[in-house]
Amino acid sequence: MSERKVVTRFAPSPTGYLHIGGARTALFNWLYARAHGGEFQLRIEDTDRARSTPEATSAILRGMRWLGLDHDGEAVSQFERADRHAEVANEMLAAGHAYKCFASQEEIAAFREAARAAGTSTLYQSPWRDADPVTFPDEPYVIRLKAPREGQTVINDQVQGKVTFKNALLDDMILLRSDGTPTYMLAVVVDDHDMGVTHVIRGDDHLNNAARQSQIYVAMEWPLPVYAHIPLIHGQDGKKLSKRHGALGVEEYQAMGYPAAGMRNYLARLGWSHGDDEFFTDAQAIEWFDFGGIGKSPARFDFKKLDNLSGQHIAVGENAALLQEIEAYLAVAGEPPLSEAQKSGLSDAMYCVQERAKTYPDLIDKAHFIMTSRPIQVEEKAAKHLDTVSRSILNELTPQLQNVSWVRDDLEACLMGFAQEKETKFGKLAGPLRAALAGRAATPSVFDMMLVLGREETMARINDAATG
RNA sequence: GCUCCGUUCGUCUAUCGGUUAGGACGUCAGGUUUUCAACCUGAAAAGAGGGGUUCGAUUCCCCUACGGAGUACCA
Repeated sequence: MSERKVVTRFAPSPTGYLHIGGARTALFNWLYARAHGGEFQLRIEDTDRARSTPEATSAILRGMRWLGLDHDGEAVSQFERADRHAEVANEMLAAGHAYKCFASQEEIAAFREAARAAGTSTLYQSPWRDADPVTFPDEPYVIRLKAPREGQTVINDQVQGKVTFKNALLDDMILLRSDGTPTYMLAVVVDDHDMGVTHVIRGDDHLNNAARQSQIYVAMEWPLPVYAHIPLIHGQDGKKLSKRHGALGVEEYQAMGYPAAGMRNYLARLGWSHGDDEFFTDAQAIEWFDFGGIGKSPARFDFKKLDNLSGQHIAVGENAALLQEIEAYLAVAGEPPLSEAQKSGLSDAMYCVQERAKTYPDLIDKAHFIMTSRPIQVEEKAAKHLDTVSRSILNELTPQLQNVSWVRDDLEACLMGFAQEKETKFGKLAGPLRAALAGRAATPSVFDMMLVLGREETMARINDAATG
Protein backbone atom coordinates (compact mmCIF):
# COMPACT_ATOMS: atom_id res chain seq x y z
CA MET A 1 0.00 0.00 0.00
CA SER A 2 1.27 3.41 -0.91
CA GLU A 3 1.40 6.28 1.51
CA ARG A 4 -0.17 8.61 -0.99
CA LYS A 5 -3.36 10.38 -0.13
CA VAL A 6 -6.34 8.69 -1.74
CA VAL A 7 -7.61 10.50 -4.83
CA THR A 8 -10.55 9.18 -6.84
CA ARG A 9 -12.27 10.72 -9.75
CA PHE A 10 -15.39 10.63 -11.84
CA ALA A 11 -14.79 11.30 -15.53
CA PRO A 12 -17.97 11.55 -17.60
CA SER A 13 -18.23 12.60 -21.22
CA PRO A 14 -20.53 15.60 -21.58
CA THR A 15 -22.66 14.11 -24.32
CA GLY A 16 -25.93 14.00 -22.41
CA TYR A 17 -27.51 13.92 -19.00
CA LEU A 18 -25.90 12.21 -16.01
CA HIS A 19 -26.67 8.57 -16.63
CA ILE A 20 -27.94 6.52 -13.72
CA GLY A 21 -25.03 4.12 -14.19
CA GLY A 22 -22.59 6.98 -14.24
CA ALA A 23 -24.16 8.31 -11.08
CA ARG A 24 -23.45 5.04 -9.33
CA THR A 25 -19.86 5.08 -10.53
CA ALA A 26 -19.54 8.61 -9.20
CA LEU A 27 -21.12 7.51 -5.92
CA PHE A 28 -18.64 4.67 -5.45
CA ASN A 29 -15.74 7.01 -6.11
CA TRP A 30 -17.18 9.55 -3.73
CA LEU A 31 -17.79 6.92 -1.05
CA TYR A 32 -14.27 5.59 -1.32
CA ALA A 33 -12.66 9.02 -1.17
CA ARG A 34 -14.77 10.11 1.78
CA ALA A 35 -14.09 6.84 3.58
CA HIS A 36 -10.34 7.34 3.33
CA GLY A 37 -10.15 11.03 3.97
CA GLY A 38 -9.12 11.50 0.37
CA GLU A 39 -10.21 13.66 -2.51
CA PHE A 40 -12.95 13.09 -5.02
CA GLN A 41 -12.29 14.91 -8.25
CA LEU A 42 -14.32 15.57 -11.34
CA ARG A 43 -12.99 15.56 -14.86
CA ILE A 44 -15.09 16.35 -17.89
CA GLU A 45 -13.89 14.25 -20.81
CA ASP A 46 -14.79 16.67 -23.54
CA THR A 47 -12.19 15.81 -26.14
CA ASP A 48 -14.88 14.68 -28.55
CA ARG A 49 -15.74 18.15 -29.75
CA ALA A 50 -18.54 17.04 -32.02
CA ARG A 51 -20.55 15.40 -29.27
CA SER A 52 -19.62 17.44 -26.22
CA THR A 53 -21.93 20.26 -25.18
CA PRO A 54 -21.86 22.77 -22.35
CA GLU A 55 -25.51 21.92 -21.66
CA ALA A 56 -24.52 18.33 -20.96
CA THR A 57 -21.76 19.48 -18.64
CA SER A 58 -24.15 21.58 -16.60
CA ALA A 59 -26.68 18.74 -16.55
CA ILE A 60 -24.02 16.47 -15.10
CA LEU A 61 -23.05 19.08 -12.54
CA ARG A 62 -26.70 19.56 -11.57
CA GLY A 63 -27.20 15.83 -11.22
CA MET A 64 -24.19 15.46 -8.96
CA ARG A 65 -25.20 18.40 -6.85
CA TRP A 66 -28.65 16.91 -6.38
CA LEU A 67 -27.16 13.59 -5.34
CA GLY A 68 -24.91 15.40 -2.92
CA LEU A 69 -21.74 14.11 -4.54
CA ASP A 70 -19.53 17.09 -3.90
CA HIS A 71 -16.19 17.03 -5.65
CA ASP A 72 -12.96 18.59 -4.46
CA GLY A 73 -11.44 21.40 -6.44
CA GLU A 74 -12.45 22.67 -9.83
CA ALA A 75 -13.77 20.33 -12.49
CA VAL A 76 -11.00 19.58 -14.96
CA SER A 77 -11.62 19.96 -18.67
CA GLN A 78 -9.78 17.29 -20.56
CA PHE A 79 -9.93 19.23 -23.81
CA GLU A 80 -8.05 22.13 -22.31
CA ARG A 81 -5.18 19.85 -21.44
CA ALA A 82 -4.53 18.76 -25.03
CA ASP A 83 -1.13 20.46 -25.10
CA ARG A 84 -0.01 18.54 -22.05
CA HIS A 85 -1.17 15.29 -23.64
CA ALA A 86 0.80 16.04 -26.80
CA GLU A 87 3.78 16.87 -24.64
CA VAL A 88 3.70 13.46 -23.03
CA ALA A 89 3.27 11.76 -26.40
CA ASN A 90 6.39 13.51 -27.64
CA GLU A 91 8.22 12.62 -24.49
CA MET A 92 7.43 9.00 -25.13
CA LEU A 93 8.52 9.42 -28.70
CA ALA A 94 11.85 10.83 -27.57
CA ALA A 95 12.31 8.06 -25.06
CA GLY A 96 11.67 5.42 -27.69
CA HIS A 97 8.42 4.22 -26.12
CA ALA A 98 6.43 5.49 -29.07
CA TYR A 99 6.93 5.90 -32.81
CA LYS A 100 5.62 7.77 -35.79
CA CYS A 101 3.29 5.82 -38.04
CA PHE A 102 2.55 7.06 -41.54
CA ALA A 103 -0.03 4.46 -42.48
CA SER A 104 -3.21 6.07 -43.74
CA GLN A 105 -6.63 5.24 -42.36
CA GLU A 106 -7.63 3.76 -45.71
CA GLU A 107 -4.58 1.56 -45.66
CA ILE A 108 -5.41 0.25 -42.20
CA ALA A 109 -9.07 -0.24 -43.00
CA ALA A 110 -8.14 -2.20 -46.12
CA PHE A 111 -5.82 -4.39 -44.06
CA ARG A 112 -8.52 -5.17 -41.51
CA GLU A 113 -11.05 -5.96 -44.20
CA ALA A 114 -8.67 -8.36 -45.86
CA ALA A 115 -7.76 -9.96 -42.55
CA ARG A 116 -11.37 -10.43 -41.66
CA ALA A 117 -12.09 -12.00 -45.05
CA ALA A 118 -9.13 -14.31 -44.67
CA GLY A 119 -10.12 -15.17 -41.14
CA THR A 120 -6.81 -14.03 -39.73
CA SER A 121 -6.09 -11.57 -36.94
CA THR A 122 -7.25 -8.01 -37.55
CA LEU A 123 -4.59 -6.75 -35.19
CA TYR A 124 -2.76 -4.06 -37.12
CA GLN A 125 1.01 -4.14 -36.88
CA SER A 126 2.48 -0.97 -38.24
CA PRO A 127 5.45 -1.36 -40.57
CA TRP A 128 6.79 1.94 -39.20
CA ARG A 129 7.42 0.58 -35.74
CA ASP A 130 11.10 0.00 -36.38
CA ALA A 131 11.51 2.00 -39.57
CA ASP A 132 14.58 4.11 -40.16
CA PRO A 133 13.79 7.86 -39.84
CA VAL A 134 15.48 8.54 -43.18
CA THR A 135 12.69 6.62 -44.88
CA PHE A 136 9.97 8.81 -43.30
CA PRO A 137 7.74 10.35 -45.96
CA ASP A 138 6.61 13.97 -45.77
CA GLU A 139 3.09 13.04 -44.77
CA PRO A 140 0.85 13.34 -41.75
CA TYR A 141 1.52 10.75 -39.10
CA VAL A 142 0.15 9.50 -35.83
CA ILE A 143 2.17 8.65 -32.75
CA ARG A 144 1.69 5.08 -31.65
CA LEU A 145 2.70 3.39 -28.45
CA LYS A 146 5.55 0.95 -28.90
CA ALA A 147 3.86 -1.71 -26.86
CA PRO A 148 5.66 -4.85 -25.77
CA ARG A 149 4.95 -7.80 -28.07
CA GLU A 150 6.08 -10.49 -25.71
CA GLY A 151 4.91 -11.42 -22.28
CA GLN A 152 1.71 -10.34 -20.63
CA THR A 153 0.12 -7.42 -18.90
CA VAL A 154 -1.53 -8.12 -15.59
CA ILE A 155 -4.15 -5.94 -13.96
CA ASN A 156 -4.68 -6.53 -10.27
CA ASP A 157 -8.25 -5.43 -10.11
CA GLN A 158 -9.87 -4.89 -6.72
CA VAL A 159 -13.18 -6.20 -7.98
CA GLN A 160 -12.37 -8.53 -10.87
CA GLY A 161 -9.26 -10.03 -9.35
CA LYS A 162 -6.10 -10.71 -11.31
CA VAL A 163 -6.78 -10.29 -15.02
CA THR A 164 -4.13 -11.31 -17.52
CA PHE A 165 -3.75 -10.11 -21.11
CA LYS A 166 -1.26 -11.44 -23.65
CA ASN A 167 0.76 -8.55 -24.99
CA ALA A 168 0.86 -10.15 -28.43
CA LEU A 169 -2.89 -9.52 -28.65
CA LEU A 170 -2.67 -5.83 -27.77
CA ASP A 171 -1.91 -3.51 -30.67
CA ASP A 172 0.24 -0.40 -30.74
CA MET A 173 -2.53 2.01 -29.93
CA ILE A 174 -2.54 5.52 -31.24
CA LEU A 175 -1.55 8.16 -28.69
CA LEU A 176 -1.66 11.29 -30.83
CA ARG A 177 -3.82 11.61 -33.92
CA SER A 178 -2.54 12.98 -37.20
CA ASP A 179 -4.13 16.33 -36.39
CA GLY A 180 -2.11 16.49 -33.18
CA THR A 181 -5.01 15.81 -30.82
CA PRO A 182 -4.68 13.14 -28.15
CA THR A 183 -6.70 9.95 -28.08
CA TYR A 184 -8.78 8.99 -25.10
CA MET A 185 -6.30 6.33 -24.00
CA LEU A 186 -3.48 8.83 -23.69
CA ALA A 187 -5.58 11.60 -22.20
CA VAL A 188 -6.99 9.47 -19.39
CA VAL A 189 -3.63 8.23 -18.29
CA VAL A 190 -1.94 11.63 -18.40
CA ASP A 191 -4.84 13.31 -16.62
CA ASP A 192 -5.15 10.64 -13.97
CA HIS A 193 -1.44 10.88 -13.31
CA ASP A 194 -1.33 14.66 -13.24
CA MET A 195 -4.38 14.83 -11.01
CA GLY A 196 -2.70 12.42 -8.63
CA VAL A 197 -5.45 9.83 -8.98
CA THR A 198 -4.59 6.82 -6.85
CA HIS A 199 -7.74 4.75 -7.35
CA VAL A 200 -9.50 4.34 -10.65
CA ILE A 201 -13.05 3.15 -10.01
CA ARG A 202 -15.07 2.87 -13.21
CA GLY A 203 -17.40 0.65 -15.22
CA ASP A 204 -16.11 -2.75 -16.25
CA ASP A 205 -16.50 -1.77 -19.87
CA HIS A 206 -13.07 -0.24 -19.30
CA LEU A 207 -11.44 -3.40 -18.03
CA ASN A 208 -9.87 -4.15 -21.40
CA ASN A 209 -8.64 -0.58 -21.63
CA ALA A 210 -6.88 -0.90 -18.31
CA ALA A 211 -4.33 -3.27 -19.80
CA ARG A 212 -3.39 -0.90 -22.58
CA GLN A 213 -3.45 2.12 -20.33
CA SER A 214 -1.16 0.46 -17.88
CA GLN A 215 1.41 0.15 -20.65
CA ILE A 216 1.55 3.92 -20.83
CA TYR A 217 2.12 4.13 -17.10
CA VAL A 218 4.92 1.62 -17.42
CA ALA A 219 6.51 3.47 -20.34
CA MET A 220 6.39 6.77 -18.44
CA GLU A 221 7.53 5.05 -15.25
CA TRP A 222 4.56 6.45 -13.43
CA PRO A 223 3.07 4.63 -10.43
CA LEU A 224 0.08 2.55 -11.47
CA PRO A 225 -3.23 3.44 -9.84
CA VAL A 226 -5.31 0.85 -8.02
CA TYR A 227 -8.02 -0.37 -10.39
CA ALA A 228 -11.56 -1.33 -9.48
CA HIS A 229 -13.84 -2.14 -12.40
CA ILE A 230 -17.43 -2.31 -11.29
CA PRO A 231 -20.15 -4.17 -13.19
CA LEU A 232 -22.65 -2.15 -15.18
CA ILE A 233 -26.30 -1.69 -14.32
CA HIS A 234 -28.82 -3.43 -16.54
CA GLY A 235 -32.52 -2.97 -17.14
CA GLN A 236 -35.24 -5.23 -15.71
CA ASP A 237 -34.84 -7.60 -18.65
CA GLY A 238 -31.13 -8.04 -18.02
CA LYS A 239 -30.17 -6.16 -21.15
CA LYS A 240 -28.05 -3.09 -21.14
CA LEU A 241 -29.89 -0.13 -19.67
CA SER A 242 -31.48 1.87 -22.44
CA LYS A 243 -34.26 4.33 -23.07
CA ARG A 244 -36.97 1.73 -23.15
CA HIS A 245 -36.23 0.90 -19.53
CA GLY A 246 -37.54 4.27 -18.52
CA ALA A 247 -35.54 6.87 -16.75
CA LEU A 248 -31.86 7.05 -17.49
CA GLY A 249 -30.93 10.54 -16.35
CA VAL A 250 -30.68 11.14 -12.63
CA GLU A 251 -32.64 14.34 -13.01
CA GLU A 252 -35.61 12.29 -14.08
CA TYR A 253 -35.49 10.58 -10.71
CA GLN A 254 -35.40 13.93 -9.01
CA ALA A 255 -38.44 14.93 -11.07
CA MET A 256 -40.20 11.73 -10.02
CA GLY A 257 -39.78 12.86 -6.46
CA TYR A 258 -37.23 10.46 -5.06
CA PRO A 259 -35.19 11.84 -2.18
CA ALA A 260 -31.48 12.07 -2.88
CA ALA A 261 -30.67 10.12 0.28
CA GLY A 262 -32.87 7.22 -0.85
CA MET A 263 -31.31 7.34 -4.27
CA ARG A 264 -27.82 7.13 -2.81
CA ASN A 265 -28.84 4.25 -0.59
CA TYR A 266 -30.40 2.32 -3.47
CA LEU A 267 -27.57 2.99 -5.88
CA ALA A 268 -24.98 2.00 -3.31
CA ARG A 269 -26.86 -1.21 -2.53
CA LEU A 270 -27.08 -2.03 -6.22
CA GLY A 271 -24.02 -4.16 -6.77
CA TRP A 272 -22.51 -3.58 -3.39
CA SER A 273 -23.40 -5.09 -0.05
CA HIS A 274 -22.46 -5.01 3.58
CA GLY A 275 -23.90 -8.19 5.04
CA ASP A 276 -27.66 -7.96 5.36
CA ASP A 277 -27.82 -4.20 5.64
CA GLU A 278 -30.36 -2.72 3.26
CA PHE A 279 -31.29 0.63 4.72
CA PHE A 280 -28.45 2.88 5.79
CA THR A 281 -27.33 6.45 6.15
CA ASP A 282 -24.55 8.16 4.22
CA ALA A 283 -22.34 7.99 7.29
CA GLN A 284 -22.82 4.24 7.49
CA ALA A 285 -22.24 3.79 3.78
CA ILE A 286 -19.00 5.72 4.05
CA GLU A 287 -17.93 3.72 7.05
CA TRP A 288 -18.75 0.37 5.46
CA PHE A 289 -17.81 0.89 1.84
CA ASP A 290 -15.03 -1.29 0.53
CA PHE A 291 -14.09 -3.07 -2.69
CA GLY A 292 -14.68 -6.49 -1.18
CA GLY A 293 -18.39 -5.80 -0.96
CA ILE A 294 -18.75 -5.12 -4.66
CA GLY A 295 -20.25 -7.97 -6.66
CA LYS A 296 -18.87 -9.13 -9.97
CA SER A 297 -22.05 -9.54 -11.97
CA PRO A 298 -24.25 -6.83 -13.46
CA ALA A 299 -27.23 -5.75 -11.35
CA ARG A 300 -30.70 -4.98 -12.60
CA PHE A 301 -32.45 -1.79 -11.76
CA ASP A 302 -35.60 -2.37 -9.70
CA PHE A 303 -38.04 0.45 -9.11
CA LYS A 304 -39.93 -1.48 -6.45
CA LYS A 305 -36.93 -1.63 -4.22
CA LEU A 306 -36.07 1.98 -4.95
CA ASP A 307 -39.60 2.91 -3.85
CA ASN A 308 -39.21 0.99 -0.66
CA LEU A 309 -35.88 2.50 0.28
CA SER A 310 -37.07 5.92 -0.79
CA GLY A 311 -40.07 5.57 1.51
CA GLN A 312 -37.88 4.60 4.42
CA HIS A 313 -35.71 7.64 3.97
CA ILE A 314 -38.72 9.94 3.76
CA ALA A 315 -40.09 8.32 6.90
CA VAL A 316 -37.02 9.21 8.93
CA GLY A 317 -36.48 12.54 7.23
CA GLU A 318 -36.21 15.68 9.27
CA ASN A 319 -39.08 18.11 8.83
CA ALA A 320 -37.19 21.16 7.56
CA ALA A 321 -35.01 19.11 5.25
CA LEU A 322 -38.00 17.33 3.77
CA LEU A 323 -39.77 20.61 3.18
CA GLN A 324 -36.74 21.95 1.42
CA GLU A 325 -36.42 18.90 -0.79
CA ILE A 326 -40.10 18.97 -1.60
CA GLU A 327 -39.82 22.54 -2.77
CA ALA A 328 -36.83 21.64 -4.91
CA TYR A 329 -38.78 18.70 -6.29
CA LEU A 330 -41.74 20.89 -7.21
CA ALA A 331 -39.46 23.27 -9.07
CA VAL A 332 -37.80 20.48 -11.04
CA ALA A 333 -41.10 18.77 -11.78
CA GLY A 334 -42.52 22.03 -13.06
CA GLU A 335 -45.22 22.16 -10.39
CA PRO A 336 -46.39 25.42 -8.84
CA PRO A 337 -44.49 26.36 -5.68
CA LEU A 338 -45.99 26.03 -2.20
CA SER A 339 -47.81 29.01 -0.73
CA GLU A 340 -46.75 30.13 2.73
CA ALA A 341 -49.94 28.64 4.14
CA GLN A 342 -49.34 25.33 2.42
CA LYS A 343 -45.78 25.31 3.58
CA SER A 344 -46.63 25.72 7.23
CA GLY A 345 -49.55 23.36 6.86
CA LEU A 346 -47.38 20.72 5.27
CA SER A 347 -44.81 21.20 7.96
CA ASP A 348 -47.48 20.56 10.59
CA ALA A 349 -48.85 17.56 8.75
CA MET A 350 -45.45 16.06 7.94
CA TYR A 351 -45.33 13.72 10.90
CA CYS A 352 -48.52 11.93 9.96
CA VAL A 353 -47.90 11.58 6.23
CA GLN A 354 -44.16 11.07 5.87
CA GLU A 355 -44.24 7.54 7.23
CA ARG A 356 -46.40 6.27 4.40
CA ALA A 357 -45.05 8.18 1.43
CA LYS A 358 -42.78 6.51 -1.12
CA THR A 359 -41.97 9.68 -3.00
CA TYR A 360 -42.58 13.39 -2.63
CA PRO A 361 -45.59 13.53 -4.96
CA ASP A 362 -46.96 10.62 -2.98
CA LEU A 363 -46.44 12.58 0.22
CA ILE A 364 -48.15 15.64 -1.21
CA ASP A 365 -51.13 13.52 -2.20
CA LYS A 366 -51.44 12.15 1.29
CA ALA A 367 -51.26 15.65 2.70
CA HIS A 368 -54.05 16.83 0.47
CA PHE A 369 -56.31 17.51 3.42
CA ILE A 370 -54.03 20.29 4.56
CA MET A 371 -52.84 21.43 1.17
CA THR A 372 -56.27 22.21 -0.17
CA SER A 373 -57.71 25.66 0.36
CA ARG A 374 -60.99 26.46 2.12
CA PRO A 375 -63.77 26.63 1.33
CA ILE A 376 -63.36 23.49 -0.66
CA GLN A 377 -63.93 23.84 -4.35
CA VAL A 378 -65.63 20.87 -5.93
CA GLU A 379 -67.64 20.33 -9.06
CA GLU A 380 -71.39 20.50 -8.68
CA LYS A 381 -71.97 16.82 -9.16
CA ALA A 382 -69.19 15.84 -6.80
CA ALA A 383 -70.27 18.41 -4.27
CA LYS A 384 -73.65 16.81 -3.99
CA HIS A 385 -72.11 13.44 -3.36
CA LEU A 386 -69.64 14.88 -0.88
CA ASP A 387 -72.46 16.54 0.95
CA THR A 388 -74.36 13.30 1.30
CA VAL A 389 -71.40 11.36 2.54
CA SER A 390 -70.12 13.91 5.00
CA ARG A 391 -73.60 14.38 6.39
CA SER A 392 -73.97 10.66 6.96
CA ILE A 393 -70.70 10.55 8.80
CA LEU A 394 -71.55 13.65 10.72
CA ASN A 395 -74.66 11.90 11.94
CA GLU A 396 -72.52 9.31 13.60
CA LEU A 397 -70.44 11.76 15.52
CA THR A 398 -71.21 12.70 19.07
CA PRO A 399 -73.83 15.41 19.45
CA GLN A 400 -71.35 17.97 20.73
CA LEU A 401 -69.10 17.39 17.77
CA GLN A 402 -71.92 17.80 15.33
CA ASN A 403 -72.60 21.21 16.70
CA VAL A 404 -69.14 22.50 16.07
CA SER A 405 -69.49 24.42 12.87
CA TRP A 406 -66.12 23.72 11.33
CA VAL A 407 -66.07 19.98 11.92
CA ARG A 408 -68.02 19.45 8.78
CA ASP A 409 -65.61 21.60 6.86
CA ASP A 410 -62.66 19.58 8.04
CA LEU A 411 -64.47 16.38 7.37
CA GLU A 412 -64.95 17.42 3.79
CA ALA A 413 -61.30 18.30 3.56
CA CYS A 414 -60.42 14.84 4.80
CA LEU A 415 -62.77 13.23 2.33
CA MET A 416 -61.32 15.27 -0.45
CA GLY A 417 -57.92 14.20 0.62
CA PHE A 418 -58.83 10.56 0.45
CA ALA A 419 -60.66 10.97 -2.81
CA GLN A 420 -57.73 12.73 -4.35
CA GLU A 421 -55.33 10.12 -3.14
CA LYS A 422 -57.32 7.11 -4.16
CA GLU A 423 -59.04 8.53 -7.21
CA THR A 424 -62.18 6.96 -5.97
CA LYS A 425 -65.77 7.86 -5.30
CA PHE A 426 -66.65 9.60 -2.04
CA GLY A 427 -69.24 6.98 -1.22
CA LYS A 428 -66.54 4.38 -0.84
CA LEU A 429 -64.79 6.52 1.69
CA ALA A 430 -67.33 6.41 4.46
CA GLY A 431 -65.91 3.15 5.76
CA PRO A 432 -62.29 4.10 5.98
CA LEU A 433 -63.14 7.41 7.51
CA ARG A 434 -65.07 5.69 10.24
CA ALA A 435 -62.09 3.46 10.72
CA ALA A 436 -59.99 6.57 10.90
CA LEU A 437 -62.27 7.97 13.56
CA ALA A 438 -61.66 4.83 15.52
CA GLY A 439 -57.94 5.41 15.14
CA ARG A 440 -57.29 2.27 13.21
CA ALA A 441 -56.58 3.41 9.69
CA ALA A 442 -53.11 3.77 8.30
CA THR A 443 -53.90 6.85 6.29
CA PRO A 444 -53.72 10.05 8.31
CA SER A 445 -56.41 9.51 10.88
CA VAL A 446 -59.00 12.09 11.65
CA PHE A 447 -57.19 12.53 14.93
CA ASP A 448 -54.09 13.54 13.03
CA MET A 449 -55.99 15.67 10.65
CA MET A 450 -57.83 17.53 13.34
CA LEU A 451 -54.62 18.02 15.23
CA VAL A 452 -52.86 19.34 12.18
CA LEU A 453 -55.76 21.58 11.36
CA GLY A 454 -55.46 23.07 14.82
CA ARG A 455 -58.62 21.62 16.20
CA GLU A 456 -57.38 20.69 19.63
CA GLU A 457 -60.87 21.12 20.97
CA THR A 458 -62.23 18.56 18.58
CA MET A 459 -59.45 16.24 19.46
CA ALA A 460 -60.24 16.43 23.09
CA ARG A 461 -63.86 15.69 22.43
CA ILE A 462 -63.13 12.81 20.17
CA ASN A 463 -60.84 11.41 22.79
CA ASP A 464 -63.51 11.82 25.40
CA ALA A 465 -65.99 10.09 23.19
CA ALA A 466 -63.56 7.27 22.56
CA THR A 467 -62.71 6.71 26.22
CA GLY A 468 -66.07 7.53 27.67
C1' G B 1 -14.05 -14.25 -35.34
C1' C B 2 -10.61 -12.98 -31.30
C1' U B 3 -9.72 -11.11 -26.10
C1' C B 4 -11.61 -10.25 -21.26
C1' C B 5 -15.52 -10.58 -17.51
C1' G B 6 -19.75 -12.73 -15.43
C1' U B 7 -23.83 -16.82 -13.95
C1' U B 8 -27.24 -18.27 -5.80
C1' C B 9 -35.05 -17.37 -4.87
C1' G B 10 -38.78 -13.05 -10.01
C1' U B 11 -35.06 -8.85 -8.33
C1' C B 12 -30.79 -6.99 -5.06
C1' U B 13 -27.78 -10.03 -2.32
C1' A B 14 -25.24 -13.19 2.26
C1' U B 15 -22.15 -17.50 2.36
C1' C B 16 -15.29 -16.63 1.93
C1' G B 17 -15.11 -26.33 1.90
C1' G B 18 -19.20 -28.89 6.29
C1' U B 19 -25.59 -24.05 7.08
C1' U B 20 -32.57 -26.77 7.50
C1' A B 21 -28.31 -22.03 1.66
C1' G B 22 -29.74 -16.42 5.41
C1' G B 23 -31.80 -11.36 4.65
C1' A B 24 -34.34 -7.51 1.81
C1' C B 25 -37.82 -5.93 -2.18
C1' G B 26 -41.70 -8.04 -4.72
C1' U B 27 -45.50 -11.98 -4.86
C1' C B 28 -49.28 -15.08 -2.51
C1' A B 29 -52.28 -16.58 1.94
C1' G B 30 -54.34 -15.51 6.70
C1' G B 31 -55.35 -11.62 10.52
C1' U B 32 -56.97 -6.51 11.43
C1' U B 33 -59.87 -3.42 8.21
C1' U B 34 -67.28 -1.52 5.80
C1' U B 35 -62.42 0.19 -0.28
C1' C B 36 -57.20 1.03 -1.00
C1' A B 37 -53.18 1.54 1.84
C1' A B 38 -50.64 0.57 6.25
C1' C B 39 -49.71 -2.97 9.95
C1' C B 40 -49.18 -8.22 12.09
C1' U B 41 -48.44 -13.51 11.04
C1' G B 42 -47.20 -17.09 7.61
C1' A B 43 -45.97 -19.32 2.77
C1' A B 44 -43.94 -20.25 -1.96
C1' A B 45 -39.30 -19.10 -4.14
C1' A B 46 -32.28 -20.14 -5.81
C1' G B 47 -26.72 -22.44 -6.42
C1' A B 48 -27.11 -22.63 -15.48
C1' G B 49 -25.41 -27.86 -17.24
C1' G B 50 -21.45 -31.48 -17.19
C1' G B 51 -16.85 -33.21 -15.49
C1' G B 52 -13.03 -33.27 -11.92
C1' U B 53 -10.08 -32.08 -6.79
C1' U B 54 -11.77 -33.45 -1.79
C1' C B 55 -13.97 -37.47 3.49
C1' G B 56 -17.21 -33.44 1.92
C1' A B 57 -18.59 -28.76 -2.83
C1' U B 58 -22.79 -23.02 -4.00
C1' U B 59 -17.71 -22.22 -2.50
C1' C B 60 -11.41 -24.60 -5.81
C1' C B 61 -10.08 -26.29 -11.24
C1' C B 62 -11.67 -27.55 -16.41
C1' C B 63 -15.37 -27.84 -20.38
C1' U B 64 -20.15 -26.40 -22.41
C1' A B 65 -24.30 -23.12 -22.58
C1' C B 66 -26.08 -18.39 -21.88
C1' G B 67 -25.27 -13.10 -20.85
C1' G B 68 -22.09 -8.78 -21.02
C1' A B 69 -17.85 -5.74 -22.41
C1' G B 70 -13.89 -4.66 -25.65
C1' U B 71 -11.72 -5.28 -30.33
C1' A B 72 -11.69 2.89 -33.97
C1' C B 73 -6.97 8.54 -35.84
C1' C B 74 -15.14 7.47 -30.08
C1' A B 75 -15.00 8.29 -25.17
